[in-house]
Amino acid sequence: MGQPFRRDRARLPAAERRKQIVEVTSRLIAEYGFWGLSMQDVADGCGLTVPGLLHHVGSKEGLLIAVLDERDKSDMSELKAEKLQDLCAALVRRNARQPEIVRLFAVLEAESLAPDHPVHDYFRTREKRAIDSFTELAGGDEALARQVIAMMDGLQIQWLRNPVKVDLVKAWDDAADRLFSK
Amino acid sequence: MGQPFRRDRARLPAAERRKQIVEVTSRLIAEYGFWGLSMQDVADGCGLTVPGLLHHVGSKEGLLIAVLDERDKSDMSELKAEKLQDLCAALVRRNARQPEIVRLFAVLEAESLAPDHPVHDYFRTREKRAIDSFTELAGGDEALARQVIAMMDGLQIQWLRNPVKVDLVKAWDDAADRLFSK
DNA sequence: CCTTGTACCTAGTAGGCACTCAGTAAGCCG
DNA sequence: CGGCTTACTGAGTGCCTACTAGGTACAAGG
Repeated sequence: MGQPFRRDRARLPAAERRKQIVEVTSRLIAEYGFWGLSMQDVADGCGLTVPGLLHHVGSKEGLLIAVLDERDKSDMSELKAEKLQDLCAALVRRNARQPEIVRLFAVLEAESLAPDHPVHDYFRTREKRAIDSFTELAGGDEALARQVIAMMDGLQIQWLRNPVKVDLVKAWDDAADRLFSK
Repeated sequence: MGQPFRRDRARLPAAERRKQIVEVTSRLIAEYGFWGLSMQDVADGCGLTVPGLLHHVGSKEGLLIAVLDERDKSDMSELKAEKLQDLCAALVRRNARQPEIVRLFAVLEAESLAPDHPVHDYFRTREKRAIDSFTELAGGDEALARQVIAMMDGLQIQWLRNPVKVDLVKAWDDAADRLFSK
């Protein structure tokens, strides 16, 4: 009984499928936020049915966590520097090449300000980690660390809204001149 | 036929009801974003049915526009200053007293980065207006204007995420010292 | 060849979504 | 009192939501 089972879809190994799912989801969250994200759209984007998608991530929240985990993993080992100024310069230059991911984080960062958003805590600890390491590189000046992060976040938003007019790297280098001039 | 018509709800004049709707909607958008906002929740928050709500705003998008219009109106005439530094100080001090509204704009600003978000254009022109007037006050230094706005936006996010630890006014005054030191 | 694991399916559930229609009653003007 | 406007209602439409139950077919290992 029931319709014949469809066999025209690709059957991928779990790791590969997961990677695809993360990629598609990132794009959609950047577009609609987590509350506006629909499992159906993610499934469609992967050429799957919704239950097929749920087989991999378990639930909508599991999907979100998969995305952030993946991102953190690839992030961790990529950036190292000894001077705060150099770290920022590298960070900004990398981000300038990945507008989609920057937008994903910008949207999620704002949305998750609400205390009961599923990744509210994730973003709090993420910020704390960033502040701590920046403060250390700034010789203990936490105020400067916070200003640097605020400036990067703010310029990124302006860049995302107007990529033609705003050159992220140049805008940051200008800002860094002022911030680090002393 | 049908249930007896309920007469236990307040019947408000349109202007008053509209004001209430805007207030409730602002709070909910700050919490869930526009894509996560539901007409049902807004109606509940006002003690109305959904069609009752639609009678006033027409559609979900009309609701959003009502919110932004209202805000702009009350904003326009409130702030005037001759030096950029003074304007920022006043702005930050007022915002520090309205975390809900600041969060509404933070969420909407990020969400509306997507080009087909219903208020994408609104936020682009809003930013342009801000940049232009800040640039003028900065003696034509647009880079500085952008940095000032970026810093304010960024610090506001940190403050909203951690209102206990971050004192917005103090954080801004520190930042202003550095930005305007020259 | 046969078994086991697993990637993915169809079908269905219970509820939520924005929005429409047609009607009702409250408030104001004469 | 009568008539008009309008704030608001209940009922309903068609579609979308996340998620579940149970089954199917492919692939690898014994």
